[in-house]
Amino acid sequence: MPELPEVETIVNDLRKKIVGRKITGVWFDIPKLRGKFPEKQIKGLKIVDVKRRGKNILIYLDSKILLIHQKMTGHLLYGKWKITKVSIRQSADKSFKVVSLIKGALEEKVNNYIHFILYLDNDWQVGLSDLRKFAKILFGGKDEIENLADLKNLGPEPLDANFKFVKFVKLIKTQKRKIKQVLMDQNVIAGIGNIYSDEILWQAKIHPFRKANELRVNELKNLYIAMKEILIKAVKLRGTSVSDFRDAFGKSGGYAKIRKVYRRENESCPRCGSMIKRIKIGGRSAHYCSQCQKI
DNA sequence: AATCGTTCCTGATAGC
DNA sequence: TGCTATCAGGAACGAT
Repeated sequence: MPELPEVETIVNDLRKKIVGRKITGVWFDIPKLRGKFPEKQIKGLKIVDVKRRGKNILIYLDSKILLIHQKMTGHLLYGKWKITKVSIRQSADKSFKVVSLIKGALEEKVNNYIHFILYLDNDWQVGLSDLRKFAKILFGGKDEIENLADLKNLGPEPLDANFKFVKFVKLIKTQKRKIKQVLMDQNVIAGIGNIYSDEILWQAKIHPFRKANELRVNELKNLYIAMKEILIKAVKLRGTSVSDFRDAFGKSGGYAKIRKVYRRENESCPRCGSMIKRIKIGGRSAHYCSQCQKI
């Protein structure tokens, strides 16, 4: 599941490849998106920049913006695909497709999960692969997109140099929920999800169930430092590929190898040797060391 | 107002 | 072996 480091990796890779390119066409097969990508408006637009905000990818096109949130299994890729088969189910607008990768830097030969393609003027494409179809893609005017709640309500960027400890404390201290949930709340701090919240809490030695407003100052300090350190390290390692994250060229990230607790249930804690546990918080799983992270 | 549960989707896995 | 049931999970939305 792409979080800040994964999205940062994709955005940086993609920027180098597509800025300055013109869009020559658009294709998608998700029925609920019908009418959302008027080719007349998109065709001919020039890609000006690619940015990240939280877990959102923003592709700036002249005065328009394409916003992509990859959610769980979305991969935004730079490659070349050829649509080899498209069949229509009888339920009118429920289309079914098979897309084949024909060439490119990707390892896969066939990708059956491409649901959206931007065609570029250099014969390459930007494709969104998404097994579970949770990903969100929006196209609209610059002002319109920038004013959406998706972006406007987001909390500060954790790696922003202006996001100082004092501000961090202010945000966390006003929350009565469990710290794990607070860290994952995009409107408190943007970009942290299940993987990095677990890793951050482990490094800071804080139990995921602790109430945010009850954390002591030294704990908050540890949490703040862990947040910055872990995210910076993960960006350097090009993200975590525990299940299926891939960068813009289909390659895995390196953070999974050095992760301490996420999806390491029943393994031993790298710090104290105790067994790593897994608990549920509102449908999400949290991984932690019961010895290092006391309630 | 804050918090909880449900929904979206499909491959992997557990259980019989 | 082969089938079915359950699970994973970001964020919007509805319900309490």
